[in-house]
Amino acid sequence: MSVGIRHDDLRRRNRAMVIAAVRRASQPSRTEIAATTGLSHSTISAISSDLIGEGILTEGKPSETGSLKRGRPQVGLGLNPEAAAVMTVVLSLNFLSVAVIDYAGQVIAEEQRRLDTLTMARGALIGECVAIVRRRIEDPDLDVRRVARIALAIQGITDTDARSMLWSPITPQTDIAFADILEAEFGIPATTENDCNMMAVALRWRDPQRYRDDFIAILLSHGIGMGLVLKGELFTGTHSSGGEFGHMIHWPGGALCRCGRRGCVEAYAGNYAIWRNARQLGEDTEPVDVSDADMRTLAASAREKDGPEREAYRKAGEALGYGLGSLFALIDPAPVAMVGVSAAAFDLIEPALREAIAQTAGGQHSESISFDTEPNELPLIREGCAMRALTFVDQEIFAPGVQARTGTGKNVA
Amino acid sequence: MSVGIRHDDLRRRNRAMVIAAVRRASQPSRTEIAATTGLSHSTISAISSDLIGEGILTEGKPSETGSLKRGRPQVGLGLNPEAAAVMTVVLSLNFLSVAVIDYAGQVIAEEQRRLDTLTMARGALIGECVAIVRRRIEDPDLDVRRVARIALAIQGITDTDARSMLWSPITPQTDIAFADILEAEFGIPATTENDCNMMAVALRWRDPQRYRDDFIAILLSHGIGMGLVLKGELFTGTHSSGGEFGHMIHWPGGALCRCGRRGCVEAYAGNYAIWRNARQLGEDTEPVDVSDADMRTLAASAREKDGPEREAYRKAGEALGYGLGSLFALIDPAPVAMVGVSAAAFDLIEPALREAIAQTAGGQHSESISFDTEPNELPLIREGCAMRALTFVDQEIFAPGVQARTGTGKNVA
DNA sequence: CTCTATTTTTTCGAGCCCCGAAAAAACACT
DNA sequence: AGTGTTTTTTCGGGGCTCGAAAAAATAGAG
Repeated sequence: MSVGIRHDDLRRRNRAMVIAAVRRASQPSRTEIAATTGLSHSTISAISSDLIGEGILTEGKPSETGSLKRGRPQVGLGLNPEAAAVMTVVLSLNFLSVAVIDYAGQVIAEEQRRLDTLTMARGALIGECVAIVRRRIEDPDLDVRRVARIALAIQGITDTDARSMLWSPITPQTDIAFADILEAEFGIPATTENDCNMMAVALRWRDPQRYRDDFIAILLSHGIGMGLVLKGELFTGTHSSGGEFGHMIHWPGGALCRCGRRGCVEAYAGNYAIWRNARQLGEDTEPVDVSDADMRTLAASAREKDGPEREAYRKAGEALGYGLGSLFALIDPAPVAMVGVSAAAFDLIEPALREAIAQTAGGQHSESISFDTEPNELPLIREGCAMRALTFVDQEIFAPGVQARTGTGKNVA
Repeated sequence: MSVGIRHDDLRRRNRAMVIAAVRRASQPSRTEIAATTGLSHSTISAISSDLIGEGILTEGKPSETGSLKRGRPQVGLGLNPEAAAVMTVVLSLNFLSVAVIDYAGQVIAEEQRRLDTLTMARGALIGECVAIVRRRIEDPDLDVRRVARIALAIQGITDTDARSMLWSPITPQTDIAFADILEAEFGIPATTENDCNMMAVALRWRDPQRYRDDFIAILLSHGIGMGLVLKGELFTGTHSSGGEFGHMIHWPGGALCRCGRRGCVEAYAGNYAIWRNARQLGEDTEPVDVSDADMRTLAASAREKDGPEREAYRKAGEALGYGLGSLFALIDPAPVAMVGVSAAAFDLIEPALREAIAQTAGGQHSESISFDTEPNELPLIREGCAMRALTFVDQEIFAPGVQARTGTGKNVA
């Protein structure tokens, strides 16, 4: 049950709040922080003085604030890049990428690697991940001061606690406890995150105007994934990362999905589904990998003339539209970001999608539902991981609670 | 943005916590409260002494605790029934029911009334609600000390803030701001809640063992409704009460739904849908009201022999199964309570439901998904309303914050 | 029947934390 | 150089929770 508030918690929470305010804004003054947090000037003064003393925050140069106002100029507070560092590991189909990021959010090192994830043995896959992390951590050229957190994102299903990958389309392996493995190997706290959830987290940091409290990020790629933020918090399932939009049922008993079942949204809107429809291979055709280049060619020919290619995108739009309609029945409409290679073909998808959504309960105000597209998912995923890891450091390392955490830590995106 | 914690908030929150602990447990001692809240004995002592002084809590008779242990006997704390009262108003098809409930949760007065909600004019409908509330409040026989809160539940869609009914199947009227109307009329804070959400709230109080952090309450009645609790909080949409499970799309372009669209789950599993399928009237037949008695007869004949009646329940099960499968894809499986008249026919529904759910992503562990049935929704709805109103009094009246509430008050079920 | 062990509850002083008001600091403008 | 303005720090006051010790209330032992 939820637990009472101890006296020490107070300072802890307010410290975390100040750090969060500094991370959100760029170089806010103490006065601005007081305004956004609602705390008094004296409190902010005390806390920020502590944080500066501990090397977590730094005072900006007074000149930087080009304010030509009268009075004592504000002095902006910033995150001390040297306070800590975090690592992101993004594992996607045939591709592994890591980055080291300083406390202020700047990438200070990275490394990428192709590998054949679909055929690799379990040990090899884990070994590659561990090895690439080790290379970055032990790199003597770089003063990787204190890597305080590792966030690994993977396409597929992870558990609610962000410890393990449960299932993934990029490998036949299941139940890999990446977080535990990395923690055991390096002694650094780690998490295993769902890629689409990280996309959502990143969108929220990139454009808090549009992606605020409620929005949806949908990955249109080989598979269909979703990251969902509701009421300002990342939505996860009761046991897993959840939000498996691609495996909502569009047509009972319909087309064959990569997951082995039938009629999933993905079986109409995933790359392989669009491909086999465009090539008129039949809905039972075994899913195959299609390269991004091939998808772009497909989109081009669909744009050129009417035919099976265009029809394939229409079907994808229909499936996505009915799926979104069902989703909207549950959560009400919200802004949508379409990410991934097929987001670049959204012009081909949108008409049928809107037509379908208009047939559903959520589509009452179909016009007001707005879509945004972003063809490149990888940078988003890495950015999300980075912010996730950094906010962990903000909260758990630099504002440590005396009290053992009983409640499920809020999924603040 | 989330706001800092003021010093005064501390006491407020801990007061609320103590009250909540007393409401949850039955006659807990100060020591027990200290244990569950994690606060020190001194703090609990101070707070409970305040609360007793203010007439919010009462000390139980020492004899009541039949403890034969050595040492000073614990003295149980209880809610003072006279501290306040709340009112519940449940508005369903052709039926209006109110109850007055004391602070300890006991019903102390009630009144019910049949009316023809489908044909009533807007003013008449509102007038009936106001009038029945006034009769209870002004009843001289009853010392309705201080009605501190009114909770009105209605079948249909309400807004996130629980102020207005946006749309309801029980009346052609839309956008009735019941909360504002009742507040203006009686000067008592009021809310407008979705009926299925209140069912979920009630289940959580009734059986916290089974209905704990994640579960689903589905109303199988004329329409199909859902109340959803995720991570211990009532799930609502971004703008409305959300969770319109009945209007997820089961079959694109399929059977005609009461909402005017096609293929909704409700168009296969609502009473009217089961009825028209059993009578082989065709899926485009205009939805008609079916009495509970008729539904029971229908279920009986479906049990008796195979035929269109049984097939109608099979179809209902299939639609519910695929719908739940899509829902589980998003939130992962969770315990389900089936409520309402067709829950009494769940034996006819379950086989097809399980078969369908096994075809979906959420159905991987179909056997482990457990269903419970409760044919009577009204008591549940009222109970939920009562608890909702009472916890409001607990938190907002008896533990008032100095601070203006900025955050959206958590939907603790 | 008294005394002791035990458990619950209250009391009291200490230590934090936040707040408001006033003072200090750091400029722009005259 | 002086004045007005805005930001930041300092200081005292009031509250809150906590731990330790005291007080209260009982069962069992002798």
